[in-house]
Amino acid sequence: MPIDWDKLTDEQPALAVIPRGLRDATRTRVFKKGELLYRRGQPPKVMLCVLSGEIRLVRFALGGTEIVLQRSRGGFVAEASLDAQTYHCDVVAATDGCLLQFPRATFQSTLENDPAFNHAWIRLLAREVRRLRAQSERRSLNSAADRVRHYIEAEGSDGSVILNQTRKGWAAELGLTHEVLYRTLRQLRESGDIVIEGERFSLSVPMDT
Amino acid sequence: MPIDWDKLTDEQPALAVIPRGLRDATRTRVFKKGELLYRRGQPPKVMLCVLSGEIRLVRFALGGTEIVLQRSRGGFVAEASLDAQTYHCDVVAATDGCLLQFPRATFQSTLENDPAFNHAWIRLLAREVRRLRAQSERRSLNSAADRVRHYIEAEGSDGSVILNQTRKGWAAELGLTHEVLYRTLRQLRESGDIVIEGERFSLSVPMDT
DNA sequence: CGTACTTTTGAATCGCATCAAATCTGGTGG
DNA sequence: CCACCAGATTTGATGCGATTCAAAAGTACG
Repeated sequence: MPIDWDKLTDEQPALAVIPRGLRDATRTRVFKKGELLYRRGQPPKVMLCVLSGEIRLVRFALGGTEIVLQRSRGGFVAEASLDAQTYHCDVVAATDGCLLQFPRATFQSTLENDPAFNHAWIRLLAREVRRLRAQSERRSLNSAADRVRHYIEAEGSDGSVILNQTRKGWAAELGLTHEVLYRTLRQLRESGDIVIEGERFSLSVPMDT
Repeated sequence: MPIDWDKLTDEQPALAVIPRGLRDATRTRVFKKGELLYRRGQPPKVMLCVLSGEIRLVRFALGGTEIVLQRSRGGFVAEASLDAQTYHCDVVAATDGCLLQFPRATFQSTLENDPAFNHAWIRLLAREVRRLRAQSERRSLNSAADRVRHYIEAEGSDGSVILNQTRKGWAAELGLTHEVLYRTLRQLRESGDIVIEGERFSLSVPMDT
């Protein structure tokens, strides 16, 4: 069954940058919770983009402790595998879901021969770096309220952000338990520090008189 | 005074990828603690790479609260500014230091015309994404011991890492206070979970018999 | 209508941050 | 060479806030 790219680019705007030739070489792969998708040490033959569900890049330390290097609930994964000789970790499915597999060689040659795609890919990576740096900075804040404020300021614009996920999901992204997020939101709302209108969260100007 | 690139690439390996033509167009800028280096809203004319000291990308929320989007103590900064129309935040110096300024236009044209540099830049960004994802994942762990173990496994190889910074600096990178890191290291050492030999930290295999 | 999941609140606990202080270290200048 | 100083390292005591466990009400979906 051919891939419906029009529909995909709606859900996953990052995919809009993929040019025709590369699209035609792309395959989907559905996965079941717990499935081991790729194994450490194997040469990476494909580039991944998660469409639904959650996958994790993990390493098992001596003794069997699982170390999660990355979890993805959407978007490209393991961008560095484009140049790696082998996978540096295992890829496992945390839920049922579906992903895209771009043949590595095709991806690389498209990157070399399609200037527009090349540029778009660099921009995509740069944006991801920025997003991750901000997220990392945010997680270094130890107060739940500070993280919420930081999120609104950093991920939104003009001190206001529209949330397009559940609050439980937001809590996970903030590195908080959902209970604490709910409590914090209530306190921030009651103290007048933020205004909540549906899915819109705004930092309010403090009364300075 | 010309820039000593040989010396720089020793300290900052990322700079090795910069080709001749771009190097010649690069200028250094020294800065003092507290200095405002670039202002939000200005069109970015240069690409930055911190050589020494610390700079921060910050936004000021309504009411004057400072939101740190990124702090850099070495390496490229604000990679996304290559494509941005304007800076999305202020750049301020947190300490005295020094940075490199690559003219944006030259950087961009070199990226377009020098395939080797193009490829190296993509690899650099991809690696940074991987590093940041791992760091982000690590900071979502709430236990100090887990973060230490995660760091050793993720940033080292074969369950062993050599630290090339002070422990105080390491604590900051882990998102912990230095006091907690010292305490945690002692506990992990005394319980036999890790082995410390100078600057080498190793996860030890649990006695399973 | 029932089931699964999200949202919301409560109470108890644990661990990190904080404040304080002592020792150790490397580097500077007398 | 030694005195001195700034910063790193190390340990202690205390309090706060996030986690955790528990439970109820709301909501979307088949």
